[in-house]
Amino acid sequence: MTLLPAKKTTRRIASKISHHFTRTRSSTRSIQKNRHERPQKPIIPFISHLKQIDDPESALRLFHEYQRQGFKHDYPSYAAVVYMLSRRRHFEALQTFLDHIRDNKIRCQETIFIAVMQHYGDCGLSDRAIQLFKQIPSFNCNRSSESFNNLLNVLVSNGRVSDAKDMFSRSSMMGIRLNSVSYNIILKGCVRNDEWVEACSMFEKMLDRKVPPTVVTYNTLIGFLCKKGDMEKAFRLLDDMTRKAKYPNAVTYALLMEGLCSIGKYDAARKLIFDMEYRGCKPGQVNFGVLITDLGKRGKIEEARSLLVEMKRRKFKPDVVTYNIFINYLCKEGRATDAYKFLVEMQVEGCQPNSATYRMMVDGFCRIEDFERGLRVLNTMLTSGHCPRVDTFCSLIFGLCEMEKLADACFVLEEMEKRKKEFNSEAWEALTRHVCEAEDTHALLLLSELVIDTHDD
DNA sequence: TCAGGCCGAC
Repeated sequence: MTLLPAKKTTRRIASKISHHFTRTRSSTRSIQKNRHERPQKPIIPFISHLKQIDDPESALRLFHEYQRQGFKHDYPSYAAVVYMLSRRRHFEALQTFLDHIRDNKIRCQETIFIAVMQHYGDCGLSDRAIQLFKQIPSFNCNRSSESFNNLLNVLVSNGRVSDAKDMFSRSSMMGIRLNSVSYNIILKGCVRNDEWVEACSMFEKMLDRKVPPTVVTYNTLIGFLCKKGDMEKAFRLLDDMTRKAKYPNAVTYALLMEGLCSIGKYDAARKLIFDMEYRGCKPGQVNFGVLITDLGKRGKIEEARSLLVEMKRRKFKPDVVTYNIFINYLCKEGRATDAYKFLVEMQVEGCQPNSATYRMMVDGFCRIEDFERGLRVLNTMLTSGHCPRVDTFCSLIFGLCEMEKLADACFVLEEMEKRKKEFNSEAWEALTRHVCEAEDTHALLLLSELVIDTHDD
């Protein structure tokens, strides 16, 4: 089952490559014929070709195939493959490819290492990020505070605050100059660990060392105080920053509004929208988002809805997150049909749903056992390039089986298999039981193939 | 690159 499509892909790649080479040869002839004409900007066939491929194995095959055909890969080619492998989280293949880059002495830019380090961090592989950071110079590339700060951020995001502080204190030995962002990340680590006193001393150090605090610095501190409900201190910091001409932005106000909502002062939070405008700070989506979230939490969807109307009236175009708040609360209340109206509305208004929108919507339909509509949303989700979670896949399969919609259940299974998602035992059981009961030959065949595939893995 | 309203993983 997995072999056949792979062969097809290879054939498609081969025919595209030969097509490309005939095109390149004819364009070379035309350049030679008209020497006085300015040569056209070279097309980047490999990269545009790579974009049409989703699986990393085929991407690597394509890379080497081009090379075999005499195509000389340059840095953008290498970078595109690195981005793809790290985005797809094929870290073993990525490591091999990076070794290949180093061995071939391809000069790299710092940005690709930053991207890879972030992906490592997102997958909890902070040690790999450290290792890569150490290796950057061996790629003939200079390390700046940008990659250093990214490493700090990976460590803090993975809960390794003390390692980040350690790294921070050894920055000069690595030839790195600390900047506001470095301090902000360490501040974030302190407040995450509830170390308020240390955060304050770090802030003092910043001032002593003439590293200027930014609005982000203040927001980190204000955010902490607001989460603790210490609104008095939070507003004092707001005054402090204004005095120092570090003007609060929409995020600053959003943090304060969130704090007020958390202590039950919704009206005061709402009033801040007017205050900020009065002080010359334009409210953003985030500010309305905070209010709508609070209303949603308290089940006041209708009031939230009128806030949305007010937003539109005041020419604030709601974004995807704003709509997602509605969809989230409606789905949780078992009102997936109403939530779906928001999905339609947002698209009518020219706002594209994201993965969160689809996830909530599919789960919402599954919750009210409307698996057919769930499947329809899943289809749209897949065609727009988003992927549901395993649990969502499973509850859809389970539900479709219960409804005796075996063909649909098989479709979902195949989509899962394509994305290398593994099903849970509940879905397995439901599927097996229904296939046996229905004596569906196609489903039985598919099932046995899937069992074989799973065992092969 | 760092702060921030939605999912949800970690």
